[in-house]
Amino acid sequence: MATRGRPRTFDPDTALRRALDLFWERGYEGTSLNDLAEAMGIASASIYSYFGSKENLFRKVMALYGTTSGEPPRRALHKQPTARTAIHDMLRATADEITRPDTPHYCMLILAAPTGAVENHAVREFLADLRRDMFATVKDRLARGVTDGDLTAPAAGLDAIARYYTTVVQGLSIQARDGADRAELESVITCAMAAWDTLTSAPSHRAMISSRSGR
Amino acid sequence: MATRGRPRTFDPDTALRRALDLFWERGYEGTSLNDLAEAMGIASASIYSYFGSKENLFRKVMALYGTTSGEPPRRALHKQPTARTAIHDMLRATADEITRPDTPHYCMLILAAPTGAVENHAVREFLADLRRDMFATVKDRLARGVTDGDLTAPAAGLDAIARYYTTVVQGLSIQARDGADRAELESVITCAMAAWDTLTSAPSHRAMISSRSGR
DNA sequence: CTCATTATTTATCGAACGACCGGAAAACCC
DNA sequence: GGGTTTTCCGGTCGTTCGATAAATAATGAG
Repeated sequence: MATRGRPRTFDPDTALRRALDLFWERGYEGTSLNDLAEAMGIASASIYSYFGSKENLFRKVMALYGTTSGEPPRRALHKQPTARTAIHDMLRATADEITRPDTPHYCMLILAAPTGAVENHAVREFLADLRRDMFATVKDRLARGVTDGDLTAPAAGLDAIARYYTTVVQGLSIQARDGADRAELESVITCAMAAWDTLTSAPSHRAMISSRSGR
Repeated sequence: MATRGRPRTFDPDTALRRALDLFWERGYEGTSLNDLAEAMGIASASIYSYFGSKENLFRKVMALYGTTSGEPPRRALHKQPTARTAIHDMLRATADEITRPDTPHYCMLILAAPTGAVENHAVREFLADLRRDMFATVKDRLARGVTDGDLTAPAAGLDAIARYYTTVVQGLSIQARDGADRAELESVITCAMAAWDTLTSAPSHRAMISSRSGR
């Protein structure tokens, strides 16, 4: 290995975890380097020497977030046997994650940087890309349901259904942020799943794209 | 009237409108006083003398926002004759508003300040209160449908249904922010409305609040 | 031990932040 | 006119922003 030079005194993993907690609570722009340095237990200069920049630190934080808090919903999505139970369990896993007593009550991916100063456009697009991936993952799971035979929805409607449940996931974050508890989120999920049979059985979704005169 | 003293050289309404545009694009914390002063065409001291503070300016901006962009969805909600058409049209009016070519593609009420620095907690709660009002307005409209006779859902389920459609509204903002166009939002709305019959006809929503073991 | 290498701390950078003066400018009153 | 009131602009307050340079400390290599 040959670790020459002065050894690091801080543990990168725990430092990253502390940075995650702070970014999660305050968002990207709401978290300052001084805040981060204090929480991580190192000087801000050490953050730059190891993580490169504030933006780069945030990207690594999001990677950690994806493998921790993002894992239960993702696992539900491809461990459940049918498309229906996969979506349903994914929603419930999401609700579980955003109502944990020890973390902020919302999804960091969704609320850490939806808007902000012009100079942080790259960060916002980075998160937007991850959210679009989320939509694609949901859609892929629905497509798998079709090939598995447990879903009979027309291929043309998969896009709409995937976007619909992605929208619900994202809306749940606002609800939890504003104080909705786990039971209230569950009631939303129940309502959202009430559309499933109509969406997947009836082939009447040819008219999904309705032309609508401007108001 | 007796307007003593030096008359104002700027029009408060247009200045407020300019502030609205900037806050809308960059969010609360992402907009600086220098940015605002430049866009409003007045010095930052004039902002303080007339609007009080950055936070107070933002509150007045949100009031303007509510009476402009917030009006179409609100009007749809209580102009439509039935609860169903009211909800449906409210969703479409929302989609119209957040895909207008001349404004940012999201609802300012939802995304201007979901997270941020600790010192701006009051602003976030101010917006959260407005969002909770939004939920209450939807719920009231459903209750009106019950008294009008066009809605047969049990009173216990009104909370869940109102929260569900509020969640969809809020999710739509993220979708539009991430690039979904008007037609894609319409497909989400169609999916969301597909749950209506199931939610309002079947009285099986006694089990809406399901006890769920932690995972 | 000596020296090269790496990590960390301290100090600081220029710029921007929100906030707030002091005074000039422009209207009203009498 | 003079005196008063109000608005506006320029400037600047102390602080904090993200980022960096220099100096110190701690290790392995030779």
